[in-house]
Amino acid sequence: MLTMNSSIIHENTDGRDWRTTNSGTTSFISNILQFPLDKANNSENAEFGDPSGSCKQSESGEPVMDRMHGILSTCLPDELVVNDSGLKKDDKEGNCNESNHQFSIRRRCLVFEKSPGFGLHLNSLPNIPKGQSPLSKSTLSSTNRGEVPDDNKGVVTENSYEMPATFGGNEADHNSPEKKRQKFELVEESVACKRCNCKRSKCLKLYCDCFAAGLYCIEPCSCQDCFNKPIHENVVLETRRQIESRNPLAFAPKVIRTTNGVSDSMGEINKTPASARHKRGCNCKRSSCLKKYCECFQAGVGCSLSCRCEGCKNSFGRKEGGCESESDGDNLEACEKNASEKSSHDTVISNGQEHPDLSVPSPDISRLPFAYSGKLAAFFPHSIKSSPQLCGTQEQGSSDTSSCKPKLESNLDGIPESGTPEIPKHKCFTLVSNPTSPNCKGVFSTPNHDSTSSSTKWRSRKLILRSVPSFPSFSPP
DNA sequence: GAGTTTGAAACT
DNA sequence: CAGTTTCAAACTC
Repeated sequence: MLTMNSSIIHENTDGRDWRTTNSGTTSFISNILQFPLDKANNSENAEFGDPSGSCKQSESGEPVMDRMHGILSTCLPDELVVNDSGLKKDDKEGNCNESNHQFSIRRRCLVFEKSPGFGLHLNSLPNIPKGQSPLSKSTLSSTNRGEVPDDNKGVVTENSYEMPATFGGNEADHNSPEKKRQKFELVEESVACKRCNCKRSKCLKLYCDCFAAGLYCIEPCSCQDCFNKPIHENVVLETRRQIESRNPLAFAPKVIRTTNGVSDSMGEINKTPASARHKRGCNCKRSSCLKKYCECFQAGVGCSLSCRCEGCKNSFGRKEGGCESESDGDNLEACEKNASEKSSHDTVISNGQEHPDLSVPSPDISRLPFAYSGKLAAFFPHSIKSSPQLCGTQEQGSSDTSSCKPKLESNLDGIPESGTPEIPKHKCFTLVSNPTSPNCKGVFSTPNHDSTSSSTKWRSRKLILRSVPSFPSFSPP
């Protein structure tokens, strides 16, 4: 996801197709992330080890590294902010703020070379601190400013990246540029950072959300003895290799979307808006798949036959049946609660099915499949509903609102329709204007934060889809 | 904020 | 592959 987003952004920014510089055969990481490394090799010192470099101080006098650190803290999306012009020109010409900023952002991601499964995923996003929706605002605003949206959150379909779903929501609100802007900002902000709290894993295991997401830990993290930092890059990479040696897909997206909205390949009744499913399935015993302990639930996807859960009541879709058909009080309650609390979950977007406008040259699914997702979804409690992205295509003509409204929509009624969605303060917001925020170093700086026309946004989305790299198919053989 | 619960990840 | 342990997030109080 990230990969593609990066590409998108790039194109969106420069008007060029990033892919033109990529073979398209390499993973996102190798393409995007590797680049930073390669380039970084030359500037590595300058960035991490050479404090003597120019542009060390920000306007506020804060050491650039600190500031960079904050920037790095942002999620992949930021990282993906790839701008050739920035790299080629800025680095040379001393546009420190810009180039460093972008570079730093990229560095924020771990460079996971050619991992079979691909590299970063925000699966992570798993945690993106709660609130991040896949492509949420970040998709729009980020793309607008040439940054890559945070994919983690999103779910990638076999042949495309899925946009966040818009759950419910007043059409009028969605159509209101101002409201859309506000919502997007919120989402983007929430996507900005993800904080872990690891104490014993050194942030070098998948227990660590940052590590699992392919991100370096940053200040907002409360981890202890953290090795998941650029200065320990070698350790991080080595650890990752080890993990991947055990499980090549360890860093692959956990949630994938199936193209069939009615029933997925697993055969279960699919109640999930975009037919997304957890790749491996959960193994819940006591949570009934109604709490975030459940990865499926957390990702906002229904359980599938691949799940080994017991007493599944996943409000997004149970192995057998879904909450909609349930009159069960507990289940309904769970649905509502879930929907209102976090359902922002996966913002799953479909690749043209729900949004024909977004249709992208659809590659052979059997060859390009890959789903990218992440817990991110769980962090965008409001993104779904507040984000107009899902229905973005509608803005361009489609009037079929129902098509972009997940069945869970009804469960989202509790979410404020107008105004800025409430997002827990503890959740890290992007500091668009204040990168040095104490709580959230991750900055989603948005130089050109103007809310461009929806057409531009969607154009970006198309680019994203097109840019989706080939990932191993998670689809069942 | 501390303690408990939970299930994924890691280990054996 | 199954059972157990470790871990950190989610949750409860």
